[in-house]
Amino acid sequence: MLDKTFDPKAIEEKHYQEWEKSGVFACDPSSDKEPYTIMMPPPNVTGSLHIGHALNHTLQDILIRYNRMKGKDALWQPGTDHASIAVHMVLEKKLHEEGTDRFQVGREKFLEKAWEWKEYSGNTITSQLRRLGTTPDWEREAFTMDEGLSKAVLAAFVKLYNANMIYRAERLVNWDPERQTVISDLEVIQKEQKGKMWHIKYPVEGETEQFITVATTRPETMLGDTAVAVHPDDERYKHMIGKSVILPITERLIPIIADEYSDPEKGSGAVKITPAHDFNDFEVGQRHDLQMISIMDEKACIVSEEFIPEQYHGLDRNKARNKILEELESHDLIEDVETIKNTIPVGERSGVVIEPFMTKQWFVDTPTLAKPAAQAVRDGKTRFIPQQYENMYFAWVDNQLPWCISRQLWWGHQIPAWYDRDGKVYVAETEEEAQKQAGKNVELTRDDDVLDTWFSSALWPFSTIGWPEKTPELDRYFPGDTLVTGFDIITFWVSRMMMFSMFLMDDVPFKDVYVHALVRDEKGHKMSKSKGNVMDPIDLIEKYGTDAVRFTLCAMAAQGRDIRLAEDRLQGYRNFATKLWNASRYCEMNDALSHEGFDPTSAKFAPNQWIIHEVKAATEEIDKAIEGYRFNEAANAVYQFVWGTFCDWYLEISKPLLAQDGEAADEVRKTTSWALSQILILLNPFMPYITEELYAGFYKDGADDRLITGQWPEYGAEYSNDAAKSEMEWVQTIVGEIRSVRADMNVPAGAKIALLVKGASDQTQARINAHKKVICKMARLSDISLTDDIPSGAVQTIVEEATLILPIADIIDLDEERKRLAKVIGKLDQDIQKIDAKLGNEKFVQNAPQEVIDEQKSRKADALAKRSKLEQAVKQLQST
RNA sequence: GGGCGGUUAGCUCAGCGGUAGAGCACUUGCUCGACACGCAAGGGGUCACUGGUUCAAUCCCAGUACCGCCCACCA
Repeated sequence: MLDKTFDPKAIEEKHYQEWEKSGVFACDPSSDKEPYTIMMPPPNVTGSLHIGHALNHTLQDILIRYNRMKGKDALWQPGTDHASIAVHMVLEKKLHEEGTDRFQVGREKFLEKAWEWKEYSGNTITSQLRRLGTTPDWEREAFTMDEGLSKAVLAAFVKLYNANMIYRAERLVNWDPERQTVISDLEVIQKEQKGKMWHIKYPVEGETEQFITVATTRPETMLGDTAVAVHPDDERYKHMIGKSVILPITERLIPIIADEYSDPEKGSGAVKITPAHDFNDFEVGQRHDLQMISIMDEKACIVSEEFIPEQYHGLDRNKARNKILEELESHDLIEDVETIKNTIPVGERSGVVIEPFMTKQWFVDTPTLAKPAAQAVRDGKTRFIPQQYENMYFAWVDNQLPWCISRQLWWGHQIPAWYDRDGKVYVAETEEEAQKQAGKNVELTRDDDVLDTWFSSALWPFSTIGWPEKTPELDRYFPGDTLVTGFDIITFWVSRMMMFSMFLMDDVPFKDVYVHALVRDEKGHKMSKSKGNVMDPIDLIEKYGTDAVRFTLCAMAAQGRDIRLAEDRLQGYRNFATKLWNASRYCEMNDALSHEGFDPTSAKFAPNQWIIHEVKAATEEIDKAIEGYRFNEAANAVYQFVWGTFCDWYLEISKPLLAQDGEAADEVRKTTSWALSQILILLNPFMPYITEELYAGFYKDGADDRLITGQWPEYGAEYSNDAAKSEMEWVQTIVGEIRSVRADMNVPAGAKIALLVKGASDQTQARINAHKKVICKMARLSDISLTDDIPSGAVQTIVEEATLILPIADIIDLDEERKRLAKVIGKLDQDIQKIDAKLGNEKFVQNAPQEVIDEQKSRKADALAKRSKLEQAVKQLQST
């Protein structure tokens, strides 16, 4: 006998271990089943499961379990990402605490520590994923720095390089002076802050007391100014174009040039140009062939070069700024200081202010690679669900700038490029190969840099299944079916997988990209540690059980809208699990757990035919919802069916039927058992633990018989029964009507009263006979009989053609009954009026489809009939 | 500045051309032998605003307001 409440903790671990041990998560490359593939977005090794992961993986697991049960050979490829810069952050912080840094420790030692850290923290997230009940093919778990995946990175790099899709160039890049590495455009976020704008006077050469004023938020960069630009049409400055100014402090002469970049509306209309320290200025510099002067080193300190006054040498950028301002002030060269709101570029992870910096770096020619990637989506080879996210994708891929992929870090894939003494570069997968290219006696040194983490992630859909080797897995599981991801990495990851896949595989990496919502807190705020509003999925699992957490996330995953997660939803779905548990308990107590040899399509009794029909209908609804990635609809459909249909009606109907013996009761037992078993199957992808536990307890037939390897049902037309459906819906209406009247009239809940029915059709009479027991039990009636007379002081209500009469004048307040009837009639009148307004409208009658008109007419007729009966009831009440 | 979403019951959210839905919360009544994490019956909404299209608009179109996000720019 089951306990009264369901205790998730008691069963979760047991089932998970059993599943995993038995190997049911594994794909089978040799099978002849249709493959179904999902590539898991690899979480960072340093990460721990947050609520967004929980959502992401729950949805993937539902898809995988569903398709596995549908008989497909499911591959859910798991793994983790080495998260180059994130790991650096962790380790560097540690080293800092130990009073050292990575440069003192050295590359080799640092990497040792990185691997240690990876071993230590790497399986935190995968063990947390196990708690979520996810079923990826753990045997195939990959890591982006595995041998195989590293090979793929080398192969991809060389292929791209040989096709000129990777090149090395000196460019202005985003530099993180604390991490001392370049980062990509995407890793830079713009942070708004209060800042100052200084208006600085630059003396014009050859003129006394003539100045041109430039406005800047970064005065320290003036050490590297190589021009002042004004707009060619700006009357204020036209006469100065071609002249020079004497750059204060360094005393260099720099030209005043005309360039449309200069906006007369902004600042003073004249802008200082520092090509080596500003992206826009860089462009201007290119146009005018200006000199580029780097004034900072990799730590963002002023370089010790001759052209810079000695007192600035080695100063960090902030100190340099202050000193420069002081010096300008002392020469009375600051015209004005404004307080403004501006944005500064900050490293996404490090939080450090990013410095535009001239260095030689490796780039991927993403503007070229993006074209086929964009086209593939335009051609519908890959579709985004919901479709609106294609806009975000296009906005990104259609406006690509070259992707800087080299990082001055150590943890990651070292770039497979070697240099000889003259700096000539040799790119190859191995040092031997590079040496071969260079010639025997040439001394080579390898590029120190590693690749951006996203480079290896971009290969994930094929590197994890063997590429560049031609493996059976690659052949079978590529391209994948569905990618499930959050919109925040469409740019970082999805677009890059598309680009690399189109180039290296000549095909899209997946057919569907399902983009799920962001999980926010109750108030709609993004969850973050600093706000302290994070909900830890593991805590929630502890509190409500995995099944409830999964079901909640699924039920709230409506397309295109953020999820605001409120805890009472979790409670509600925890209750749902308990409900299922107790329904099973009821089946157990009533010996309704076996349906061997039972053929649902040959059920004879209407309640059974009806619930069988409903099982089919619910299954189809769930199918349709999952296939369309409408997870919330799937969850609601199964919830509504289990609670609202099976528990609230079918099981209640079964009670009086099971109280008797014989053929009917026997069929009810078998149908109940069958329906419960189907429910467990339908619910399994959503709530794997409780369903597996119940199934194992009730239906298990041999060691291999589990839901996880069970068959998703498909029911033929013979499972449908519209006649039984309308018959049972009539029963529900009758019961509902009587219950409602009883409650309205304050009939004591325990009182059993008689029901008289007047004007019943043959069909109604037959239905009453067939379901008398059920109706009596559920509506708490002592008996139902037919009548032609209405006793005085009776309560009346109308169901279809029949009048239901409750002769209870002695226990109710007749005034109340009059009020009740008046209210019902009033509502009917309103309806009739509305319908009349429509039918009286000539245009409506002319233009509306006939079926709509007929519907209105029949509704009016029904309402009129009902009203006349109720008016009689009122009359009768008045005569008493 | 460009773009994309959202605005529906007290709360969290579905729905989407033909009489407004769910869960939670609320009210009332129930220990009806599965379940009080429950059962039953209720109350509660000019579907943000303004126009337009239509016989008919919560739903389609245009605009307004507020909220959120993405991208770009900021001397």
